[in-house]
Amino acid sequence: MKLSNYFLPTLKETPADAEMESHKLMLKAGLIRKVTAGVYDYLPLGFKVLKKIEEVVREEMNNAGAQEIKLPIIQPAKLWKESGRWDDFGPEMFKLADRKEREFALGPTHEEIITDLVRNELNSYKDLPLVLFQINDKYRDEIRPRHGVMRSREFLMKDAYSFHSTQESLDKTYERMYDAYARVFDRLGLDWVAVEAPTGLMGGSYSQEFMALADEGGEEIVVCDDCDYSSNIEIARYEVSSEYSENSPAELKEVETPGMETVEEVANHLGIPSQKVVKTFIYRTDDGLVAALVGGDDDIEEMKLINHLGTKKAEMVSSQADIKAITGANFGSIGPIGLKDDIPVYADLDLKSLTNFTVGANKNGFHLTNVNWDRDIEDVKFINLRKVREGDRCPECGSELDFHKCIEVGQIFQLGTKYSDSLDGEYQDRDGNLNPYIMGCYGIGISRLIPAVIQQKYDSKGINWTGAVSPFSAALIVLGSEGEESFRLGEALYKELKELDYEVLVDDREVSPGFKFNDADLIGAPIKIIIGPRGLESGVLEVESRSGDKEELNLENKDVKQIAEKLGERISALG
RNA sequence: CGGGGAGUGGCGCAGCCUGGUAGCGCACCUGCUUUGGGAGCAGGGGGCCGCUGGUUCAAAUCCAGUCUCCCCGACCA
Repeated sequence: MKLSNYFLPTLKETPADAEMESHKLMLKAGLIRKVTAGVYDYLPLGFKVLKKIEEVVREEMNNAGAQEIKLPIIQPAKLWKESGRWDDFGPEMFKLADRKEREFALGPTHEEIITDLVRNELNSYKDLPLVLFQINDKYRDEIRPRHGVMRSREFLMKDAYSFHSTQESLDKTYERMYDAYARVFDRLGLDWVAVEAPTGLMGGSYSQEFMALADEGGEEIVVCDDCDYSSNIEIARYEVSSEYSENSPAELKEVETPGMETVEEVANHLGIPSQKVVKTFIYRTDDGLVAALVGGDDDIEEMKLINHLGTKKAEMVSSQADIKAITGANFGSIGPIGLKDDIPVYADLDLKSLTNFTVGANKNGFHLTNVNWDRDIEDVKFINLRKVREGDRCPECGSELDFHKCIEVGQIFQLGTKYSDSLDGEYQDRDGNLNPYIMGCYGIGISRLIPAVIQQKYDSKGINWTGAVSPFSAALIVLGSEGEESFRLGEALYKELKELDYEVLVDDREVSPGFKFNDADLIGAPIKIIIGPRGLESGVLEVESRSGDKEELNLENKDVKQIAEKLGERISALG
């Protein structure tokens, strides 16, 4: 491609509304432009990268035995109402109506549509298993789009769905998909890990996320040093502690804690470790109120509460008036003992071994101390409830857990029969009985992979493409002016390299040399081949890698074809 | 939805407090010179100062409302 007529509007100044480095670079390097919040134009360079990633994903999906299809973006509300997700997705879905006021959604994902397709066509166990995939735009009315295409409202995703008659068959496909994902992310040159993940709105029994490590990423994971345990922090398990257990229960006492609202104040007042002041939170769920208890130094991980309850929502009761009405006290003094209305009590696993601890008395200005399970509080369910924190140990092997920030680039799910049940997706087995398909689904955020890749490898000069992502294998920087020997050679080499299947960008613009060098670095060209009058005088071309390694290529006694071949070798070696 | 910030040529910003003919840098156009890490000189084009209303002789500037965008949080395959 010749830069003189390539639409590549690079920016010298950083756009004011970008925060994350990958977002700034995508704007500066002319990959994308914003249309409105969460909606972007892909310019030629950005679109080229997108297609590169798409192609890697497509190849690996095909290799894994998945068949490509294309499903509609406009989807009838009927199917979403059948599955129950018309309401579950709620305001996250872009909804629209046709002229007859029939309701539709712009697909945020495609489980409903594909289950509908398959239920009409696959009736026998002989047709299973089947794996279908598509690469298509998805629409979600994100509550807050951010960081460019990292979290946008229109985005490109590869989604695959598998249908099975047995769990073993699902396990096998799930594993094959895992392997395919591993190859995709390796080929893209990502530094990634797979972790146990919450299933969220997709539902299902087991799920893993593929995370690209990045300090500015919005997700957090824990990874064990020694064994292969790793998890999204929202569902992470931990080795349960018994640090604060004592043998003999002491006498339950009500103590005055006037005006004290924080754990710290109460702990100091009573002269006890803050972890022994147990915090109580009241949550409003689909099935009514629950109390949730964690140690004084801990925080609740709401995702864990939601998972354990099997509820769709759990909202902390956060208004003083409501909490007073429920417990009879203000926030600083609420506790699990003597709650009205048979509010079920869930406590974090770490608390189980706790003895002689302190809780709010549900009476302003008072706490109960020397509280013990069973004797003072009955029917408590102990669950993994608290946030994992620095210093926590692996639930599998006891080694220390590492914490990492990262970007979610893919997720795979064992869905089970959630959608086949609600949408009546059934096949007939060998005995003639009808059974729901056992399903899996597998997503890769294609558009999000662009910032993910950039985020891992950029430097002060710009983007630094890795692996199979680079839109061009080299920048051919032609110095001097039109009509000179350097331009003639540049043109000829460009043609030869194209013959040899190298995608080269020729900078034949009428701008100063510095401009060309900086743009080549900004857009992340893996190597620069510099053809200038100065080099030609001494019979050489300069070849410089993105990292700054330079070498010279002697032109003596070589024709254009031979030079191009030599350059090709350098491109293959350095790129 | 809660908290914070911002809307002034394509981009980055100043001007607003203290009302009086809209400015700077980059980019763009023309010409000449220049050509190895974002060139120089000269000339030029482009803005309903987000929108609506109000105050005033006069509003980018003051007041009210509204819309949009960004950041933090809630939320999120």
